[in-house]
Amino acid sequence: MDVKDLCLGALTYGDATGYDIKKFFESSFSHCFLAGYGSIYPALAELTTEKLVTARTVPGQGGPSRKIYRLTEAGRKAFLARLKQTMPQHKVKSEFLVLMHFAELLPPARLNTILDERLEDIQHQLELIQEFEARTAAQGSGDAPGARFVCGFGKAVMAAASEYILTHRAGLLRAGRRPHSSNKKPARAGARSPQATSRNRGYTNA
Amino acid sequence: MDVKDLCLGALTYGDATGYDIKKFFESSFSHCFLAGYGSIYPALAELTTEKLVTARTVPGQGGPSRKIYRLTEAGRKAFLARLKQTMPQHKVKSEFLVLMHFAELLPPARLNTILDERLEDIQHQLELIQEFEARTAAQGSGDAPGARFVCGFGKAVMAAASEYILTHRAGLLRAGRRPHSSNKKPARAGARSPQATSRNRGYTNA
DNA sequence: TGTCCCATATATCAACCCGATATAGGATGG
DNA sequence: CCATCCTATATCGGGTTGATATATGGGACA
Repeated sequence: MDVKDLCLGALTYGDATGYDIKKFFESSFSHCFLAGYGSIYPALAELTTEKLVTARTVPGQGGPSRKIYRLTEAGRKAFLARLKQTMPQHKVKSEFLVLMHFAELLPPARLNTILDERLEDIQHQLELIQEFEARTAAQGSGDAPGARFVCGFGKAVMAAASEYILTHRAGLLRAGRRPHSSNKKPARAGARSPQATSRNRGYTNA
Repeated sequence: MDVKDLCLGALTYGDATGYDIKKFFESSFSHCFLAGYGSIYPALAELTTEKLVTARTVPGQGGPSRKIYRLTEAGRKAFLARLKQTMPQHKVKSEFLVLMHFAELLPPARLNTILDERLEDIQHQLELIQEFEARTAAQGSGDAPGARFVCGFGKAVMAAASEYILTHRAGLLRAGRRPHSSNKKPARAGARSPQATSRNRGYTNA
């Protein structure tokens, strides 16, 4: 499941340019999947050589020329096959949570700023989802239970995140700044025997 | 905030090998940040040349030789500086949600399998967090409010995800398999004027 | 007792992704 | 009138992912 597959997926909704596809990702996947131009344009080029999409170039009246991509039948089949094969994963990569893990090392003011920004970002994402829901409802594009499920999922998760931050930020702040001193008891790696017989208790650093 | 910084962070808890560091990530960040050996070993090598960590090689009695890394004072300062500079981001990359978005294209049986696997995975992550909490509590490693916050965050978010799936899976399944037909009304990109004057309504494919 | 698998431990590599940057015309707005 | 933004394509360097190679000790099981 790479960006090529995502592009095929986007094109099941109709022909589009690379730019359109990015906008589509931003509008419906922003809270769970993002791809930049650096991935999309090469993906579309490869898909074209594989005959999974066709491209027609429209000379740009006012602006650069546009390349409009269309899914071929082979492309549609390839996409379906991928959907059936893929064992989907779900990954979170959060510098925010890493920073919070080391909250003790940060001045409370900065902690506050970071938490505020996270809350704002969540709010922004929620608005994006609501816009998407409103748009698809307005255009009466049949019922799209998949899209609705994903929107609901995003809202549920982000509401939980937001609430957690609001109810626990005080506790974090109170703890204040108490750095790990660099010279506490040095219970270091060398202290234990190499390839210790009893495993999995402390990962060297305890 | 790259893997180098993560390694510095891990080493604030004590000396460790690359292998230890990966285990540390898996034990405390598995639900929000992961790094593989392909990132960790190069990171440690670079940190060594930058004198932010030192490495001593312990010839392996039984097993390969181990390289035990230790944070230098410069390393500690560099880490603190990074924590203060970084504008932390929070990203989700979920093939699971992408698949769900196209749920209409999948047979219900497969949908069921995917949802079950997602639930299992969430359960597994929750157990990992609880193990981590139990271990840090048992070792009475002072109070680590940051770590506690992160654990709580993970539990709150995953509980919400789990509950959402349980309460909405029936709705998804009922919708059943009703593929986007490939020849509905062809409201295609070429149909609108290039660089349409009214922007942001439909992203070409409506 | 042999054998198979797992955990420890380091390292590398191709493929891929991310973010920034370049280019360029038209519209918008103070 | 100039700054800024939006449309639109494209590329590049640096970083990450996931798989693979190598080596050995310990435990499970027949």
